[in-house]
Amino acid sequence: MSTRAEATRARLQAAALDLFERRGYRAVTVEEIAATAGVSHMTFFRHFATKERVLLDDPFDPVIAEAVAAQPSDLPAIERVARGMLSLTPLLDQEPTESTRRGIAIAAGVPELQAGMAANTATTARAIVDAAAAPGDEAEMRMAAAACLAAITAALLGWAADGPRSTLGDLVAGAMTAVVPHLADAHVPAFAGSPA
Amino acid sequence: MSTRAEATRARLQAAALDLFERRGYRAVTVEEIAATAGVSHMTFFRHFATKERVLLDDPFDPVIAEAVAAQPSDLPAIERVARGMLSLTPLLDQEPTESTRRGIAIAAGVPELQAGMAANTATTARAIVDAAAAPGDEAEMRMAAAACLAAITAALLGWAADGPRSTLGDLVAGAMTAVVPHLADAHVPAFAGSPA
DNA sequence: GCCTCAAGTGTTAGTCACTAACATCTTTCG
DNA sequence: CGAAAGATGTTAGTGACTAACACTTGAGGC
Repeated sequence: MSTRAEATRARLQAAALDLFERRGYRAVTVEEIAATAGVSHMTFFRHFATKERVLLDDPFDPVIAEAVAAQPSDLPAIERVARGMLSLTPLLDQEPTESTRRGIAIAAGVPELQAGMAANTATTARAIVDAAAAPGDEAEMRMAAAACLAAITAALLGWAADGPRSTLGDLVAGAMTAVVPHLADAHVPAFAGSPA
Repeated sequence: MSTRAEATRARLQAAALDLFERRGYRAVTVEEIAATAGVSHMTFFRHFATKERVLLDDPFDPVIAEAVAAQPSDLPAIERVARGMLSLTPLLDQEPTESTRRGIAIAAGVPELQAGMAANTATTARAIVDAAAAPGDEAEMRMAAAACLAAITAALLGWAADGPRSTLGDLVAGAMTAVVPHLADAHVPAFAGSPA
């Protein structure tokens, strides 16, 4: 909880983002990032398990899982997931979009980082299954979650490359429409969330 | 083209699969794999760009892309992709399933390898877009392809873990039904392919 | 059979991500 | 203030991967 650790972590992330943009992900060593942030490489690895993780940090899983669980349980799994994502689009439009976008833009050019993004979605998919799958439907929910998240990831990569032509929310909505076309005509109420 | 290179490559794959099963992916070094196959580590890297790739080698992309392109072009992208996959299930049931399954079973327990599988699907998705997307619909096709392939990957990982309770074809069919539920009632003709 | 060229492979010496063990410093709190 | 707990530093590794260059083995022309 200490503030000091959080500050170090933030300095490392900022330094990494900066160096990656300037010289490319591969050309930057962990040593350099650590030095720029004024710490040793060991401190870097205490905050981030791998070089990738300094860029791909995503704390959204619990909200997503809740939003999916809140959908009507008589719908097919794929539709529950897609509607859950759609219900989050209003929230997404309030995000600190810029640094997120810089990170994704870097990842868009580096295969290993795209693989890392995909690995993130595996974690998210697990969270969705745990929170929203009916007993016996885990397999279907797992596939549905993987499908929707992959579509969103694909959309994100295009978004970062093309520049911010649309908001994050619109992007996610577009991805869900690509997976479940008839959702284009549906009205999905915004997710309110539960009091923390 | 030379037979010698192919033999070395095959020996490396066999040695790797064997060692991975016995002692775990992480505990096996490239040096060991190379030594077991009777070559140096440099030869290993000439045949496989990374340690992962000795396990995750998949030459199916062109067939998949063709099968999707063969679907009626007035359908939504997601449905063209799903039907394309379904049309391949008869072919899949004739595959040398066993070594494939061993590889996936190993990958199922190693996060980095799952990320590698996801990276493979990115390549496949590109092939699908190139072969089957109508001009202007690239984005939608990219998301649809990512979604379907992710569902299949999720299914494969479960398959390898649970043991071969069903055939590869049934597995893919189940994944496509999870993504596009109404396809359960559709008849999709088998893909014939084009003469090589 | 011999020569040649090219493909396949080996050797060596490096870089860098990542880990383990232990020492040191800083903050917190009694 | 003093001590425990948390954050960071130092050092010495391992192992994936690369670059440069030398060597071997095989197929085709003479």
